[in-house]
Amino acid sequence: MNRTIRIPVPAEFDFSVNLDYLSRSPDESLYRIRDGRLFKTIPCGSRSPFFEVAAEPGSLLVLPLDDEPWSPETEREVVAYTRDWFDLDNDLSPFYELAGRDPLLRDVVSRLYGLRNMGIPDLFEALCWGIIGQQINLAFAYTLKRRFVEAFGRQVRRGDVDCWLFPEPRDIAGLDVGDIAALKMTTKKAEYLIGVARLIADGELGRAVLLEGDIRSAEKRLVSIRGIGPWTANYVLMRCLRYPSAFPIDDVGLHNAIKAVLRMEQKPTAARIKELAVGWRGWEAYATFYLWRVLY
DNA sequence: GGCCAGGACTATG
DNA sequence: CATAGTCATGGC
Repeated sequence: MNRTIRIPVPAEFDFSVNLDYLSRSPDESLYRIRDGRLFKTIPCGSRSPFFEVAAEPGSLLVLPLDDEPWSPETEREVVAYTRDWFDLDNDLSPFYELAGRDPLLRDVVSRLYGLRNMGIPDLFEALCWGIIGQQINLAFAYTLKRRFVEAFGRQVRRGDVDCWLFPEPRDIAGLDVGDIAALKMTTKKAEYLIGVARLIADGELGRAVLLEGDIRSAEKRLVSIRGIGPWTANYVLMRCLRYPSAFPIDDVGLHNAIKAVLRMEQKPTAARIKELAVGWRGWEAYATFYLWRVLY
């Protein structure tokens, strides 16, 4: 019988605030939230362990929902995924210290204390989500992601709960552009998705390789890929590769969040944003993630 | 009904 | 290097 796994969490952690973030779209199908309970499955070899993530003071709990026992390997992978998903290995105290002195961040951070930069541990998923989200509103982006996942991914059910597994690169690499454009994405995005899938499926791109150097070399590599510009590269550096200094500075959502917090008439210029972000050095990703929550 | 959205590519000066 | 046009659909 599978046991409950207990993962210690840092002091700067509030499960309910993170759950609120995860609840932001009804079109999310890669995990489910039912009656305040979080359900998830991940690919693990040929298996797809299904589990609930819950919380008690000082810990996250992983509750396996499979009848067959998890191997030690499966247990390790699920725990590693959950740690990464909730960004538990980052010490946020320096961020909170600087944010408390920052007029733009102070109120947001105190209101969302304990929010982590919820990650997208899978590189292909992170890249696809970035590409899909380019230049469209977030609600539509979720619609497109759902269509993409439910067209090419795999559904896993346990009892009355289901989750979808994100499509594997090999599932996408062989598609025709029209197969994806039929979901009402632009032809270019369909090309980009297939291109990225091929790179990963062929072993020319992977998370481990990107993490070999520093953030600059990873950014350079990502931007060299067709369809990945500075915004998408930094989005992936932030949500997948976990660099707290990644900064999607071109992000329209960030611009609108700054505009709202400072009650500006118009969106801030690039120069103004750079000024405002001087004090965030090293924590730009967290500043951005918190500011996003002002709007979404 | 019009503006804009968690951009990137391409062509042009 | 900087700017403008293009993609294309949907949310609000």
